[in-house]
Amino acid sequence: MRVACSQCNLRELCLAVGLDEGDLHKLDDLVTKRKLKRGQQLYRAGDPFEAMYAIRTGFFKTDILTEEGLEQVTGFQMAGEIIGMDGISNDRHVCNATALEDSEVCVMPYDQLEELSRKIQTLQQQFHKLMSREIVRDQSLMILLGSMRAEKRIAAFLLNLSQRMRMRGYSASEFHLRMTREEIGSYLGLKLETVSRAFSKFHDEGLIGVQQKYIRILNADGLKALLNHSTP
Amino acid sequence: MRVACSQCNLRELCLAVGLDEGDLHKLDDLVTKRKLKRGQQLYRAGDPFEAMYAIRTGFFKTDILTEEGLEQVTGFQMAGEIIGMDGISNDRHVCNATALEDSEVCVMPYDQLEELSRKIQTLQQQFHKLMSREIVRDQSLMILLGSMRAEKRIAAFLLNLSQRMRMRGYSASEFHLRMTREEIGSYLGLKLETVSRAFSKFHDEGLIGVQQKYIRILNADGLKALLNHSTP
DNA sequence: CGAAGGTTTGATGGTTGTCAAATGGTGTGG
DNA sequence: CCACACCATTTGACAACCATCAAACCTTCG
Repeated sequence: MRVACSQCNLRELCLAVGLDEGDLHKLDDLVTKRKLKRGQQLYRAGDPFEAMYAIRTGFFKTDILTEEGLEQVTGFQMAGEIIGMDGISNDRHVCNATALEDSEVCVMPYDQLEELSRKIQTLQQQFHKLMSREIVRDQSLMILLGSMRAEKRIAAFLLNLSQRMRMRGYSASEFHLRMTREEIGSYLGLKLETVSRAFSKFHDEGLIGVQQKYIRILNADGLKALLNHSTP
Repeated sequence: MRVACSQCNLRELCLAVGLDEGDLHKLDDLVTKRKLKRGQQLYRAGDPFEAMYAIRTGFFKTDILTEEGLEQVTGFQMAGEIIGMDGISNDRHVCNATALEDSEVCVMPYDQLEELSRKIQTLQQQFHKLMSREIVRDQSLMILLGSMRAEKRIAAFLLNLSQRMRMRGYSASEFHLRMTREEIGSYLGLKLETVSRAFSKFHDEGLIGVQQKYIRILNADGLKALLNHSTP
């Protein structure tokens, strides 16, 4: 299955940023598509690292099994985002990637990508920026986990999702959560009950509307205000 | 000031892994040295990103100022480790890097490094592995912050330091902490008092010896056992 | 030698985890 | 197409853990 980066409406979020026509076609040549049903895994921890994946449609989570056998979610990814970079360091993936809804990804074989990025400077730069962005993203999450209280974490989580929806042209004020309360909690270092309670509290305060997984942001400024509040 | 990667005893930890003689000299040509006194900053958040730095001697911390003006430590780095990769994504550094003791770094101008890594495949691969390792490292910290209790975090912190000391040929069982209790706490998402209490408790239990910043690991297996214990 | 900063230790309270039970949704197989 | 089972979510009561506030001690450095 072939797919054309040159035709893709997500190329501004993806590795293809800034490439000219000719280079786009070279990138096209190494990309194939793959479809996943909800619940299917794109790769598992321990799998040999062969490719990176650009999400075309759908929604993913990445997670790690801790020593004690507990699952910890390390990220939620949506269309236009790249996953799999964790595998480069040891030639094996360290986390699992699971589709949270029916999804489609572009498969980019890593050795070919490396080769092409030696030839195309713009691609090389974009690749490095993507990896660096992942580092910065992880560090923001560290700050969130290390210094924020439960409600702040959840407010930050909702605002982050909202902003990423907007960047993709979806509504920033209402959307379906693709993950469970437990997965949110795992991501934010909280228990599912705490997540549920915070949702209920925000609901009572008129900040958001909650109907199961359907969320409406009713007062974005109110949520942002929670972030600026000091520690209490 | 010139420095020879080909002569450096840390090259197996650094970007120079796997390079042959000729390539090592090309890397030499773009590297310069810089010395820092304790407390001096290598770069600050917001500074334009110009270079990555390999630590030759000394000890660093990286930190970020949160919205509320609180400092959050994102990492401690020692000889052989590379810092500055956070700056690639936006051409500006997002964190501060501060020497915690008198230190010396190799300055690697980024544009030259990028250029050279297009020519030397081994260098390119090593560079990517380093960035990926940083991503994986951040994710381990996320797990630690998201799912471990205070004592576990601190046990994990001590064991991690110990192991990195061993890898560098220093004693793994006794060393000086270069950072304060407050900095440890900030890194681990705890308050300094909690760090101090955990040290005291480990001390009372005969797991470690503590004299201010001088730490001895007396019972490494005992510390490791704390990590395997479930949530209690 | 004095001051400043780092560390230890104690007492107390707040936030979040734990356990438990009830409710609501979803999907499958009869 | 409905009934049932199963999973996700909500809510409450309680306990554990860690943060906070406070005071004393220790080290280091000017």
